[in-house]
Amino acid sequence: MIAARRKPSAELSREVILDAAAVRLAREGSCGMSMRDLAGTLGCALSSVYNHFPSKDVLLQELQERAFETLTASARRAMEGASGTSGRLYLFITNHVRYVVDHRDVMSVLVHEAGRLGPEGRARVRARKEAYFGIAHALVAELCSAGPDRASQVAVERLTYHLFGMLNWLWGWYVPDRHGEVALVAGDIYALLLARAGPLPPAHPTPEAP
Amino acid sequence: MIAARRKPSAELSREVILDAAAVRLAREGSCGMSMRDLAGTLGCALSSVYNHFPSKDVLLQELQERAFETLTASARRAMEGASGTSGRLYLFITNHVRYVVDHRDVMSVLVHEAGRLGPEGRARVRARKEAYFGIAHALVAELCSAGPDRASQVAVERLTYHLFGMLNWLWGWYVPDRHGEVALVAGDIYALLLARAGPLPPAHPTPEAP
DNA sequence: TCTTGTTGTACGAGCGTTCGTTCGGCCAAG
DNA sequence: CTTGGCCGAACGAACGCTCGTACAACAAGA
Repeated sequence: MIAARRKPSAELSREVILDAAAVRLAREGSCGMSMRDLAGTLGCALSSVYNHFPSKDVLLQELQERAFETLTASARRAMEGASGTSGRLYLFITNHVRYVVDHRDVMSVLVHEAGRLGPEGRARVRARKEAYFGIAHALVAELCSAGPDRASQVAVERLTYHLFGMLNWLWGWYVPDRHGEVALVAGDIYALLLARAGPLPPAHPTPEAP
Repeated sequence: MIAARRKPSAELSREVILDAAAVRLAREGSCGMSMRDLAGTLGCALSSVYNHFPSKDVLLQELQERAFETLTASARRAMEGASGTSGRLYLFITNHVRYVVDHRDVMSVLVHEAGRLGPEGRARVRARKEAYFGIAHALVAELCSAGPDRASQVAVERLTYHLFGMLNWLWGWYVPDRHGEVALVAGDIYALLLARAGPLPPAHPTPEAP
């Protein structure tokens, strides 16, 4: 009698919950977001969230897993557009930059809450992350035509980490309207990497003597 | 009679508390570290911590303020060793890399908990951060001999952000024993930047057509 | 030298609040 | 009538923080 308590339009689902969780997590951190706040954002009861996820940890873990899978899949799809190594790298970078712009909240969670999981969840997420990292690593290695010696291997690894440093830092500052469109930023990072990536490693550069 | 409850060797001070807090904060995040845990780590009572800091927020804020002041001061001191722009940039980078190695915990806090403050504390920390950012920004601008036009300005800003992306990402992966000593990594980043930084901006590089 | 008052730091106990999670019942769709 | 999704209510635990107190160190007056 007292009107319908059920909201027929709600359509509560795992996807909807994950999307809302990403927003709150990005804004307040994994420990700052309470399950009550999340339920409030969703306009449903606290226990309804627990009908779809058995715990907060699982929710956080699934969010990260999906993000890395989406990222990996979209990267592979994007790279089909080019055959050469440098072209594929450019498309990889562009895809990542676009992902940061389109899913800033998720990206923030990926950067901040990586280690806030149990050992089992962390392992699952890490596997996805390494798969994604591996794509870029292989491209950089090809681009540097790195030898099998340890020095070259480590140099390539460092270069790949630097690439991800630039890419992952974007969430903290990049605003397309202020800093230029996606293609511009992607071009920046691509150019930085390409200018450096020749036969590696050149002698360690010591600038003009102190 | 019941023996001395006071620990004469404890010497609880703000410095000691901040150091311990950095370790816990890096491991568990600002919301994961409880004041009780911190007191436990210090081997003192919870209320004793509150004798030195009025609140958790103030503690977190002071930790970040001190970190940026230390970072800025050590950068200025390090850069006195060179006169040219590129030499100063190299020393700036080296100083930052060394700081990450020596104060990994603090660095982790700086990256993760930047936005977890009240509006007033955030403003104070931001001011310090911008002072530090400004040093690198000026160096990059000089190095690029950037013109006053908006396109150049934005390009320099992007380049500076990319520099900090590489530098700040270090905390997550860099292990000197595995990836080479500080001078090697600093040389990497320096070379990446220098190879790119000429008269800016060169035409946007579109790699071989898709 | 002894006493006395003040100050700074440490302490245990406990305040009110919020956390993640659970549970039993209700209601509409099948 | 069954069932799956949703709800309000409540659990114990942990949270940030405060309170009144206790003890050492020091300075001044006697």
